[in-house]
Amino acid sequence: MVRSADAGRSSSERILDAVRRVPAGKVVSYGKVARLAGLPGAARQVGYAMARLDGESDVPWQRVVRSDGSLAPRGGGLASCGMKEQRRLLEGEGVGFGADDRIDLARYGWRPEPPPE
DNA sequence: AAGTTGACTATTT
DNA sequence: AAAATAGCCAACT
Repeated sequence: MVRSADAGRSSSERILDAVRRVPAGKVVSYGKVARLAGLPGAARQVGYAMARLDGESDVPWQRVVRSDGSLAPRGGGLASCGMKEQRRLLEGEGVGFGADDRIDLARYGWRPEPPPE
């Protein structure tokens, strides 16, 4: 029988797949990714999936930011470790940061289906 | 096997 | 406005 393309895939893999859909120059919040992955409300799971990502993965984890447009400080000691890199990469894709180190979601927030104006 | 942790978000105080 | 609380689900110990 036909099964959805995600059948058999773990939720985490669906999350990664959703992040892969994010175009460069745009950012998406964890909750949004969770929703796209089919796990509404599981924003934490999205972050967890990113945390265990490998540098070899083709997943643009940097395009995933917090709901308020700020970057996510990796909870542990070497916090800013990946965070600074994240900002640099986003700026390299054309994403601008505000004076509060925040991204303007109204401008760079990616929409799965951007409605024509 | 059971309990704790965690790159989150939205609600309430 | 900022801080605390609850809800989420998988991985880790």
